[in-house]
Amino acid sequence: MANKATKTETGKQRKQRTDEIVQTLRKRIADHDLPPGARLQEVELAEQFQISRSAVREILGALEQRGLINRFPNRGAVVAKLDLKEIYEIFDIRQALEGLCVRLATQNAPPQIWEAYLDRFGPGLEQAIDAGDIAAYIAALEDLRTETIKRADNSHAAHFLDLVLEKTHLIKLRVTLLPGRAAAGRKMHLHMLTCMHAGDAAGAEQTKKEIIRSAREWLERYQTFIM
Amino acid sequence: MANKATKTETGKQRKQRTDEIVQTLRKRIADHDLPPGARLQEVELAEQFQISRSAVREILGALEQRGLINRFPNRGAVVAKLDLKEIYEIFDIRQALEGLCVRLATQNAPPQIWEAYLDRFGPGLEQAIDAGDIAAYIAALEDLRTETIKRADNSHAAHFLDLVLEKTHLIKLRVTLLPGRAAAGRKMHLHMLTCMHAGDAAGAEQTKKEIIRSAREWLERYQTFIM
DNA sequence: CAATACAATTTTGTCAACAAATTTGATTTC
DNA sequence: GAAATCAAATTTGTTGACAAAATTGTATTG
Repeated sequence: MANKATKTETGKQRKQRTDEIVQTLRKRIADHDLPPGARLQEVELAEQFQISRSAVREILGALEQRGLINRFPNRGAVVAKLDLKEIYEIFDIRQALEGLCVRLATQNAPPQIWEAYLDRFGPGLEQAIDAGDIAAYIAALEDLRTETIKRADNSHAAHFLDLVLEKTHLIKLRVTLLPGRAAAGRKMHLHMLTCMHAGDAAGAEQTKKEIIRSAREWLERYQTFIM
Repeated sequence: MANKATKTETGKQRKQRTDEIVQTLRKRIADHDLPPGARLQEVELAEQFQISRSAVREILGALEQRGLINRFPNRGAVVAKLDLKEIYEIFDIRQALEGLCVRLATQNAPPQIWEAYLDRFGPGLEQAIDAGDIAAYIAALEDLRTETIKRADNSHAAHFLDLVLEKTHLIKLRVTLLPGRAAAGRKMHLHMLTCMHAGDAAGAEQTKKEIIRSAREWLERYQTFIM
């Protein structure tokens, strides 16, 4: 039945709501709260979010386009699995696109922007990591990445990175949690920030690529443990 | 298990049909057969393709996700406009991703693969271009790009390149048609192919990036004429 | 005549019923 | 008891009617 108790929603409000639900599901899939292979049933989602089935189908279409779910005719939708080949593909994409963003950000932004991050990735973080506070490192990484992508000012790069990063979110966390990885990553990022602060765009890009190549090597080494 | 040879195709056929229509519209938009700003009305498309309105809405959703159209609540869909900033963004993306694909293809494919292309980009093509047969150059370019992307064997890169290349399809053609551009492009591609044939992945990648940077410079120079 | 208000038309958004396909479970047969 | 068969249930796909919003056209008023 139609929800007469609530006020009639305007079109924009409705679109906002579906976008909100798409984001919710994206997060659940990224966190493996909805693990790979999990079924997404239309009526179930409709009841869960109190929306109509057509709205659910629209949402499923968006998730499919993002590559987060697979839909089979007359058989429904399941959360997409990420095989090893795809993961390594994404590492290459990240090397290319995050490298690009680091270079563009270095070229575009005023150098003093990076001073806050030079500080944040300094000795304080080193001690935190040594004390086992990996969360502090992850938060710093996230913030730096967000700032970099913003400063790169390339909407397509931002969008594509969004697509691939959400797919490998858990993998990235697990790699970061590997013994010694955070310490090594912090050091490399500090070097990258030094380049950025000095306006050395090429050096910063190169360093970023090496960081990602390094992360890839850690994954290769601990593959069986992580997957 | 009984219906193995029977028609599971009915559902799939339907999906195939909508995918087919999506591709048709993609091509029309890329060719500016549907120019930027053109309205896409649901009933009109439904009648044109003999499908239901819900199928049309699904298709519009796919085109929206691809960034080819913009949808406004209660106001319909229009073909997205491509402003100059976005075009230059895409040049940067192409540099990163096509460069990546050239490197991966060089690493993956057996070198003799490229001999056919070394031949195709040789003196024969040079004379054709001098004689004004730009179409021959464009066809050779397309084939080489397709082969490269296939050999790179990175589905995400292929997908993202697909997204950006279809957006700038016309622009690319117009740049290629500029006086002298095809001749310069052929020469650079020949050099790139030499690197690829020699297994010099880094050199090939670098050359590809320079090719795209060069194309960008031609666009900058003739901007007012092209746009 | 311009500006506004208002009605008519067009277009998009939503919903529920119906159709088609798949999965599940029980029954039969050898 | 295992395999095949068929019916019931569940689930997705489609349709058409209706609601809501925006656009267009018309008339009214100062």
